[in-house]
Amino acid sequence: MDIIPASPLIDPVSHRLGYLLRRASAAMMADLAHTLSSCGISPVEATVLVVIGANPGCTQSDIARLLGIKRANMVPIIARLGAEGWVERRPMNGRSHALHLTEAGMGVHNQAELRMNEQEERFSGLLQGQDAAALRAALALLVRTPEE
Amino acid sequence: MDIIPASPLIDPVSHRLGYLLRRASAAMMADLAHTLSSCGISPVEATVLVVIGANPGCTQSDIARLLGIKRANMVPIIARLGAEGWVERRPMNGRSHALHLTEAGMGVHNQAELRMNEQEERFSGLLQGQDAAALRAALALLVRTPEE
DNA sequence: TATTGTTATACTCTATAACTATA
DNA sequence: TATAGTTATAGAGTATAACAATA
Repeated sequence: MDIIPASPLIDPVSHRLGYLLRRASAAMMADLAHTLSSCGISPVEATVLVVIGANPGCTQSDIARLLGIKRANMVPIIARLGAEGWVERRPMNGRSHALHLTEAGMGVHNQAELRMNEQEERFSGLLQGQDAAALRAALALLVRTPEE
Repeated sequence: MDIIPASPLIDPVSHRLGYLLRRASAAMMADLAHTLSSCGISPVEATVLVVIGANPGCTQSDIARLLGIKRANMVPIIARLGAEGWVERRPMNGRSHALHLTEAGMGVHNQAELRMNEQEERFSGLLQGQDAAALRAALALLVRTPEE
């Protein structure tokens, strides 16, 4: 049950839900960053590409709300996706832009999605006897948090 | 299943394990930070207090290995716990120090542990019909990641 | 030689406040 | 008045490299 079995210390925290969530999330995010690095894209950028791919014409504020990212922090993300030629910004009504994937953007999108699927399967394979669907359902319940 | 039901967007990511882990971890950590703020302590500091409480005489390098924190990043954490008078550093062998909780440190430790237990129960209560023990077991499997 | 503790530093992520221009 | 996009900035958290003292 201890996360670091070789440690000479008693581990009084690895049974805690918050601690386990943090460590598991960090492990999977670090793995995903490495998995996606050959695509030249970060986990957040890949996620934004996937959202635009599923919602052609959405705005960056739409994406911010969906992903829980502050509006201000979307700016450098969209700027980079635009600079790479992966995302096109079409003026909508003067104050917002409709976002669309370019041809190159679709290519990166598809590559990134492939690797994300591969990673998902790899991590699901670690769940010896555990139900991956039940894990996802439980996590989704925790996201609806009494904060904000 | 969508995390933000009010969004006009199709949500193509909230079924992904990595995404759910990240959102759930962020939600619980933000809640914990708020829960512990009345103790004047951060989640990481509280975790370190708990580790020292369970392992009197351990070194900060021991704690770093257990919690997956870099040695260099332990310095300001231990410095703050020492400056508050919660942790005492007793010279061991010239290059390392044995860490112990002071009386005041035990008080903060107990308060923080109470609130962490309360938070744990509150979040476990969100798991409608889900098995909290199974969730923890599944998360622990994910922490052992093929990286590094 | 390897380890502990430390300094300095840099990079990412996140958060706020304020501004503009548009609706 | 509210929203979209932006700028600037500040604070965490995390990473590396290097060094001194010690084992």
